[in-house]
Amino acid sequence: MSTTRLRFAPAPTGSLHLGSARTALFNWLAARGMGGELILRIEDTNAELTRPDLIDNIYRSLDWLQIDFDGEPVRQSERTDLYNDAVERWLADDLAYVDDGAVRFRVPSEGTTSWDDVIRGNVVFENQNIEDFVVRRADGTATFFTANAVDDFDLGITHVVRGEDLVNVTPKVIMLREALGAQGLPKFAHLPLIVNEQRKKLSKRRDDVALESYRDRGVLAKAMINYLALLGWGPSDDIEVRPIEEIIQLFRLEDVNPSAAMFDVKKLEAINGDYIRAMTHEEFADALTPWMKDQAWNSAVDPDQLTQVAPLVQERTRVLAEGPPQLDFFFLDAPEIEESAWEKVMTTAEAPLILESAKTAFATVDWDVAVLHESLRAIGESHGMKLGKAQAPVRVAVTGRLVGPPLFESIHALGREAVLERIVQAQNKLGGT
RNA sequence: GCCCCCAUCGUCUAGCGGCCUAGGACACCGGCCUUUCACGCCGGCAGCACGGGUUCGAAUCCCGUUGGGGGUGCCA
Repeated sequence: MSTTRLRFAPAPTGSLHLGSARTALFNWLAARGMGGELILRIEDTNAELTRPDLIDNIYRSLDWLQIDFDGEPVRQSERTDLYNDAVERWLADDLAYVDDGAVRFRVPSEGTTSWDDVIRGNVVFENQNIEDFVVRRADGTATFFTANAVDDFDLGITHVVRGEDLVNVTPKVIMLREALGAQGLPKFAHLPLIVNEQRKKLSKRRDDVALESYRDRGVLAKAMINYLALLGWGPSDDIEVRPIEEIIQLFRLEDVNPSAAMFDVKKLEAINGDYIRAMTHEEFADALTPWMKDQAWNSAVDPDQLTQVAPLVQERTRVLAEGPPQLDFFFLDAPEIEESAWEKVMTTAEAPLILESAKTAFATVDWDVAVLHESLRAIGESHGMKLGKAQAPVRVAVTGRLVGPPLFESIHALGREAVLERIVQAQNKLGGT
């Protein structure tokens, strides 16, 4: 019995495409679920695709997603002899012929070529609709069809899991396989396309398809993997957000949906939010650290201080890039006052009174979250205001904004001196207008 | 044009002939909680494209229509 073996075969055309990532994932899920092997095969049959940086990008992205492979990667650019031999044999057997320097494979004008697709069922092509296709370019290099057919056969691939956009090349590859003397076919599973809002295949030009652009925005690898698994597949128990180990258990190629799936960033981010909330405070602070660099503040962010305040925004963060903007007032010498927020709460008759009372109270009160809380609540009450209303001027004075992390925890973390200073600054600004 | 594929709420999906007056999630809309926002909780809106069959019975099977999409390179 031959071993179950799958392969992920990307062409290194730049940063890993979301669609490729999903294909890699489904191959990986299927391989791991069946206890089979997964090979990474770089399809760099084209000279400009052999650039090391392009290939590194694939490794980095796959590594980030924690999709692992068995054995060393196979580079098609290093197997040209194999392809040449195959072409020469076809030529010798008159299965192919030279045309303008290139070599074309003879496609029978009658009959059909078909396979039983794991996801789509029986797919049939009339041979008469398939033209004689090029298997070796005039420059001597093998085309995709040749490399693909030779390698899948030579590598003993048992399951070919790839995008639906490759359905139409499958009959050609099947013909080449037969010409190679292979008996039987691997199982083919053509995955549904990932499409955009316009229901068009995600394209590099129109859409944000680079996996790394999501990583750079603070999407967690685990969340990305979890979301991607849901594009074309779903667990029958309706539990969508779950550990990858469980997904491997549940995943079956036969259950993959044949219809195209739209990439929904909102849902991706919702799931990412779930993963962020599931982190410990320490993990979250650590994860946020890279995003804290290169921000407006001059001095470097103190790790201890970050660990202290990061939890305040953890459940308010869907992607890590949203972290720094919510935390900026902790690390700025003076908060950046948002004009609209100022206009909204500082121009009321009560604002100056609240600020003055708060200044007085905060100057002597025990520096404790609960005490601070009660203190401002009482001040508000004395002016006939609920805390929700009374906290607004203080929040704007201290944080510069109308919304943000819990006020009293923030005030506490900032320290008495800085808070008083900010209230005075707000009073000065108020007095000056 | 030709070839191929697809069709369940706005979106992703569960469903694989009776359990479906179609379930979940995201989004959206209410409400509760509440120091803002968020989280959480409760509730709501919303779907089997259409037409024929097959069957005692169809979202589930078959055919057609319509509508989407993919491919059509000496790219992969």
